[in-house]
Amino acid sequence: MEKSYTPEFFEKDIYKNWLEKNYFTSQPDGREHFSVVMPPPNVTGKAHVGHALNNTIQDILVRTKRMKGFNTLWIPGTDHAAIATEEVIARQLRHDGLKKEDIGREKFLEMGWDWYKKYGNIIVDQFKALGISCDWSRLAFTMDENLNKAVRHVFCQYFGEGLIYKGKRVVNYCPSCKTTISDNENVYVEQNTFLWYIRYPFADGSGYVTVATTRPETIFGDTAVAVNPKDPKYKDQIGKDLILPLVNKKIKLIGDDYCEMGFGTGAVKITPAHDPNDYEVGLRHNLEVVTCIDDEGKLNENAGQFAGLDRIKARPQIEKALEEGGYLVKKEKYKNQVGTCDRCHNFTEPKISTQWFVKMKDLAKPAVEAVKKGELKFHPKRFEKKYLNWLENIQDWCISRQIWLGHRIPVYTCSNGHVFASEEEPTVCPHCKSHHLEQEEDVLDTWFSSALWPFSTLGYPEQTEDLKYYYPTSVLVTAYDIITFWVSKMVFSGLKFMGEVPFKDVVIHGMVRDIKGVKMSKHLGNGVDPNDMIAKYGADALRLSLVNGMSMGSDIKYGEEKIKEAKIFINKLYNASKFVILNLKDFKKTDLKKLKLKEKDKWILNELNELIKSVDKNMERYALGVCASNLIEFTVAKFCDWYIELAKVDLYGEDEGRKNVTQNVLYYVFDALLKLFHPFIPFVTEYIYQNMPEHEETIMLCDYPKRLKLNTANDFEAVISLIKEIRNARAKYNLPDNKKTELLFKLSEKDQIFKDNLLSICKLAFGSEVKVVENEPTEKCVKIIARDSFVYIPLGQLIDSEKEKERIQAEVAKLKFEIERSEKLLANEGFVKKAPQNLIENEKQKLEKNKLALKKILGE
RNA sequence: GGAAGUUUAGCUCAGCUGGGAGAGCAUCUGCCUUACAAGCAGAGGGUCAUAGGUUCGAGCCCUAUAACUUCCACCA
Repeated sequence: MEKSYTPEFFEKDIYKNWLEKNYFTSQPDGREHFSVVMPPPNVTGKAHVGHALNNTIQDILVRTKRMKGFNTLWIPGTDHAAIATEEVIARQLRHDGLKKEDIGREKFLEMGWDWYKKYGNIIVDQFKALGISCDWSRLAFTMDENLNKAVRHVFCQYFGEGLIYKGKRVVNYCPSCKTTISDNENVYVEQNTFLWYIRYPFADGSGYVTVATTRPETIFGDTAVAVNPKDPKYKDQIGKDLILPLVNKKIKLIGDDYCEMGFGTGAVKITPAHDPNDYEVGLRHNLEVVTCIDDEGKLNENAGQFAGLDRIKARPQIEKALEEGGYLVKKEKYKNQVGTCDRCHNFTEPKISTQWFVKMKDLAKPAVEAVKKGELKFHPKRFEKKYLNWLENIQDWCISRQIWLGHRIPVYTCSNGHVFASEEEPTVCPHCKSHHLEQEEDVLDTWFSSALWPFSTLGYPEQTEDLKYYYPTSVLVTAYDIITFWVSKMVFSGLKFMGEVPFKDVVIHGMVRDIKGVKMSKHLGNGVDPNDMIAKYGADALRLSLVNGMSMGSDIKYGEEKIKEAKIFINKLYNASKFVILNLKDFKKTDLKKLKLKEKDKWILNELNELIKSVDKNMERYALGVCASNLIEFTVAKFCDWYIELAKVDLYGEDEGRKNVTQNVLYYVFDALLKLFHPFIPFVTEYIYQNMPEHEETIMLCDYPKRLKLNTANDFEAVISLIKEIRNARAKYNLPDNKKTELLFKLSEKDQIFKDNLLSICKLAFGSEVKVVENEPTEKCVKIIARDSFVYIPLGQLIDSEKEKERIQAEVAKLKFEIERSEKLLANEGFVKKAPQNLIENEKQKLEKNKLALKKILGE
């Protein structure tokens, strides 16, 4: 083994070996299954820390279950990320001075596929470096042939049931990406802008109505001005004609509740083509829909002299024209929320267009029920609310996107106008046998295919063995930001097409932020690149740093410091392993039940039992952060600080029997510790495990440690606290650790535990030698009272009686305080009546113990 | 406007169904002790945001308040 922890020496080889041995693959068998589908990252992307966190959590769950004997399947995959990829390809073309229309759809798609083939594996390789144990032989892609089949099958079923329809809606449109985006992808950003107050004169010359707007450029699409019908200010004017400034056409003043009384000027301009609310108003009042902004985000011919200008850039000119026409009343500074595109961050436009929709009401209902009935549980539970709230207020799902990459909508129109959907590529119209077929131009929202992920990756629509065995999957791990985007869609799709919920548990984790709590972004350059971190500190350190102390569902503030810390800890574990392995060279493995265990052995075994109990419990509730910190705590504060040090006494001693017992306990505890740690830090545990004297082919298929069925009750804490007291007393006298002193013991027969551990106490408390004395020594000593016994540290001249007095007085004060506290508590009627028995007993014992100690200390 | 979360040591955060406040980092002191100086031993440091309440007992439960964060909706 290397002198210190150097992950770069073994991580790659270990992973290669795991892959070669097919440890990650799974086939249906008679065992209980544990299956997980990986949230597919965008193929366009590079792995970021969020992915690292997400996959680390999944891997911990999967590895634990695998060791516990489940038939474990974890399916990896990637998403085709149509809009992002389309943009990448379009950029390439632009670079060559071309537009996508220049090369045509077919050629464009070819370029897309070339791109996927060339770059699609980058993120997969990055994931592999993390050490995750998914079944790569099943790597799925949302545009794989069988997944395409699933998409078409599902689409046609919806279509056949009349759940899919084409309709006009105001949708969010990104003039830069040139496509419709969903409400979720439309991000509102606060903008400092203005509120323009514009006068709309009545056609009959009887005054005017002033409206306030943040979007003066949409004036060319106005087809009415609305006021509240109850508003006394305008009530009598409703129905009259107004002159639309700059356009000089007549529009009506209408009354509609949408316009709130008392807000702004009390009147609002209505632009049905460019505002969703206005569109609704338009429908109610049968208003004309006039579009004035085109797909490029430019004003169109309806804007007269302003045609061709960018809608935002045209504002000053429009303002000027309004002013010159005497229409502008005033302009005020105003803070406003403006929609931007989640992907390209440009302003989006509400746009009226023809889109395909899925009717959601009936689909959402079972998905709500499933959670309410507890068929599907969120961890932590509070995220249920977010999910339910969204589904209960759901709008129909706009599934069409005006791009080329992705799943093209399988709807065809024949030359005779018959419209039909088809799972297979049709050659003939089923209604009229016409051969002239036109397929829809639009493609499906990428979430349409990822909604089917838990069953499409298992072979759906074929009724495969995999599907029967692994579905429903066991758990889905994802960040809270896509509960509505994705989780909800998988749930209703699973219920609809499989008749069962797609997973039993949804484990939600938070977002990884930078150390100051700011969201990581390319733009700010505050991201932590997991690949760099793996190169620098190893995958195990990255993994451990992400989950240690994490509480599920909350964001984590994260920085390189944390990975450094994790690496330092792993180094500690590594060094402990060196000690263990070095001292197990000549060891004979024996069943612990057959060995004569001493108190210290029982103590560490008992601590191990407690650790296993806690890890089991917390793993069950997905509290991985607690598990990790418990494991670390045990390793450092129990195993290294105490047991290893205690073991040295016996390992380097003369007693061969004791040595053998110690070796066996060391082996047993460390072996269990490695296995408990393996899901968290798989590489280093495998590496160490392979160097252990007795081992199997791989740690990852070993049985997960169970609690040892052995009476491990012990009294060893007494020794530990005595050692601590001696160390403490030494420190008070400023004795450097390298200055060893004699330790004199005046032992009571009752304290066999001290007698049995004299050498351990000597070694750990910086003693030069131990002597058992009958009487209190005559020389000057520091005296320590431990139960019924005394320990003296002869310090001769160093003893300062003032200081010693102080030390004893502090001790007395402490004991008195404790005694008073216990007495008070026990005198409290309420406590004695209502507190649990064991607590009361405990308190009584403590009181007795402290009283005795005080008596001793004062008596001396 | 609606909802959720957070508030515990100088910093980053743990703290399970209520039963004497914890870790890591940082600080101070001492030590190269043959697993580990990426270390060891010791120490200092907290009215658990504030105010009430329930309880024998509250960091934890209830109510209000404040600050911060996030999500949803988008009133021009």
